Amino acid sequence: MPRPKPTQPAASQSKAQTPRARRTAERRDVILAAALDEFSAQGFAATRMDDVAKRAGIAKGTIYLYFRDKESLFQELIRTMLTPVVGSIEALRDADVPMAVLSERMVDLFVDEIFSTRRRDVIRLMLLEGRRFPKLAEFYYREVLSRIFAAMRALLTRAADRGEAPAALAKFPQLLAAPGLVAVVWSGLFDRFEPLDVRALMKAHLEVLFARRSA
Amino acid sequence: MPRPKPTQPAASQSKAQTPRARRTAERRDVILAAALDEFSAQGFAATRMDDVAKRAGIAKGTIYLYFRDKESLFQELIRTMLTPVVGSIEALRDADVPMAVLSERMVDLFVDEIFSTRRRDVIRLMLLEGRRFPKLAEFYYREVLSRIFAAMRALLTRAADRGEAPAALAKFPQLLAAPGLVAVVWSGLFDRFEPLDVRALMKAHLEVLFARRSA
Amino acid sequence: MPRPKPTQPAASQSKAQTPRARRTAERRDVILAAALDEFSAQGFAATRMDDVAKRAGIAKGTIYLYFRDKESLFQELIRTMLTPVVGSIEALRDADVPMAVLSERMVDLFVDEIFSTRRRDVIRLMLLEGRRFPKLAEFYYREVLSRIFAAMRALLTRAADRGEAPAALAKFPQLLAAPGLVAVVWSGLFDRFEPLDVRALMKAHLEVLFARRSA
Amino acid sequence: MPRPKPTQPAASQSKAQTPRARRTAERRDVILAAALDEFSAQGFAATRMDDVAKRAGIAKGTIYLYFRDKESLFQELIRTMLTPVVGSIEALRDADVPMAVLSERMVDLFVDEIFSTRRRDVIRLMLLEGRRFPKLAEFYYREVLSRIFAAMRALLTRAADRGEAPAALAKFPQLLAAPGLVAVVWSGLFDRFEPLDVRALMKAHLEVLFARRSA
DNA sequence: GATGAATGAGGGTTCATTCAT
DNA sequence: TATGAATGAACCCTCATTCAT
Repeated sequence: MPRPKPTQPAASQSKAQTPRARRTAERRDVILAAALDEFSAQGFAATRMDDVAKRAGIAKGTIYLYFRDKESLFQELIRTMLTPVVGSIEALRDADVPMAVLSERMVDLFVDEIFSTRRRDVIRLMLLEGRRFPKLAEFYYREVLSRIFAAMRALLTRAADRGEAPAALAKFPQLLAAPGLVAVVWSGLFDRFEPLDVRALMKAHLEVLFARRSA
Repeated sequence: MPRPKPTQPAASQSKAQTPRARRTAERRDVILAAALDEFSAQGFAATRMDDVAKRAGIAKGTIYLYFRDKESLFQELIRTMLTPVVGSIEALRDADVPMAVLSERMVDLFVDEIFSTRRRDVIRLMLLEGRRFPKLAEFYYREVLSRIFAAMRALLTRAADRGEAPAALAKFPQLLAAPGLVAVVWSGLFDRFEPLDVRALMKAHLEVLFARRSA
Repeated sequence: MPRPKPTQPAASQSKAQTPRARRTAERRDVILAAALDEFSAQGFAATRMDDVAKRAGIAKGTIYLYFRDKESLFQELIRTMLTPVVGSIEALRDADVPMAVLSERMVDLFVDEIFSTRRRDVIRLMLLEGRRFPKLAEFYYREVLSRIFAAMRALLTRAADRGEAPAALAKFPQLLAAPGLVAVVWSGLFDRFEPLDVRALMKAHLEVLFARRSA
Repeated sequence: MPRPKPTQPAASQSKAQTPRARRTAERRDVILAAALDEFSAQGFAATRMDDVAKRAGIAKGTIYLYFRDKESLFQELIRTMLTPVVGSIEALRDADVPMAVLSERMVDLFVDEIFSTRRRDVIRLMLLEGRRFPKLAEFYYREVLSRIFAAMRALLTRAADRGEAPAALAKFPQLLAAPGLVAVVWSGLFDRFEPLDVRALMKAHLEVLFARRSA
């Protein structure tokens, strides 16, 4: 499956590839990984294609065989890495367990599948650079956020009905996600001044949210 | 009273100035305002000094009479606009009122003095560019965040002692501030897809946090 | 005697001035002195009018009341300082003394009236920057060099006739002046590596030139 | 054999190069030649990289593939062109011939290998800009001048011992070189007013210096 | 006259992108 | 495909000169 024009995302995990296709997909991934490193460290504007190439161990021109331009590289990076998370969260919604258990799973999901992976950096990039990439913001909203929030709403509504969660949460699922955002941002900027125990933060948050209330 | 070296912030609100000094301070403010507009819209790297000048209605070279370089302009912009907030929050801490009242004041403070002002944009800028301006991040942490969090901790500890707040909050004041961060980020990226009623969000958050708990 | 247009050289030593005129002439001299310092240290292109002003202790704009522009300042500086030397050399020519005595006077003239004065710097400037100021080079050739060389030729012809000097010197008075040029250039560039005893150099030179020859 | 960092001089005359390397070396030389033209005509500060590029027939950015910056280009130009001369002069010293012959060779060496080549311009540049490039002046003194003077001293001491030269010359080799300096400076400034027969000048100079003396 | 804030053309340098090999 | 030399538009900053005070 040759890539005639280097534009749309390429699933690097497609099965049954020719050796050629596998090599191509691998290269692509190497470039994306290098791009993530550089974009994360420098931001979009300050990242030089030269540096991405160097980090990927290839020539500068080669990047342009895989991605149309710098912007395209950036956008595909975000797309490629963010889509998969949604499934896990929707799975959470479908599990029928008490809030106490769910809550724990949420923490694990966030910490293990996002915060301690490169996804954390991708999310930070998205949040911070998104403004200048409206298409990207839209994609992110449509394909990621709105689906995550829909799942959360379903889950929280059910919990509220059972008296396991305050009703306000179903209206503002952002409140559930807020500390995750804090963690992501904090880790980029302030960790060196004051490290943040993210798992404890998340736990504390969920405990407060889902504590049993009087009346 | 000439400004010998265009480096340190100039109090633009000093009283009893000579006409010359007033004009100078005004110019400075005009430039800062223009810079905020441009930096907010384009980010640091993508902003052109030319555009800042044009927006300020002055010649490009003039900026350099007031700020050493682009970076300096950027950093002073952040400093100038963020420092004043701290006082308001510390004032909150010193007011001895029940949590219900305090909670309302917090919402008002955030919405009226931050979210609906240019400060919202400055905070977003800070988050966006902080990584590449470690000095700035440090300044922000030291002069703003840590002081705000200290005030919050004091306030929340007192409240916890009175049973008006969960103890976890005093440990993680970030949890109190988290929806503010959400609001700032959301307003830049997703408002056009799904507007967010920030005041309602904040209120809901504080209600959940400070709801009376059973045992 | 007000200076209506700041163009032509102003004799700062004119007599019987009004106080106003004196002040004007003084200012002019201060500027010229400052200009000499800066041009000598940085060269024409790298010297900033700002620095000249600062060194002169006046405002930048003031320079333009006395000199049309930077180039004009430079050229008048050279003109003002070089013209006076010619007279001394022509006086040498008219003195009827044996070569041994003349030779000593030449050394003194060069060392005392040129090399150890600011004129050394002016000459260096002239030689080095002259290429880009053809008018100036012409002036210097016409008003200074050609007259000095004419005087030297006369003097050397007479000496040759008396057998006190080699005939070649009258043809190439440059040979007589050459070590002066060396001294001027050396003092700007290499003195810190290897100081040059200029008086000894000049003496040695003249001794070699005017040594008694065998047949 | 890629040029990893465009900093140190590249021997453009190395043999047995790959075609790529040859092309690279050629380009480098083309740029240096263009730079020499421009720097000679305008001086360092007034020369625009644009013009160097245009004269070299390449794009402006290309220069920066071969030289770190304008200053580096300038300095390497000087270094590249002046270093080779030293050898020739040291060779003179080692030739054991009578002063009359040596004297003629000196004239030829200066006229043919310096004065009528681009080196004349490089020396003029060195003199002109040396003050603002102390490193360059030091290099020139250490690598060129001091070695030339050492060779001259050896040669002149030997000649003096044989009675073929005045002893003063060994002490001040500058006296031997002085007319060379005159020629270089004169050719830039005054040739159009009064052409100078440089070969004749040099010959006359050496004749005077090495004439047989009485006593 | 004197000031120095303001101007804006000019130039060094960077870097995304292209293209000959 | 892969390379990396080459391109040239873009942008920050400087500084000679002007002009309102």
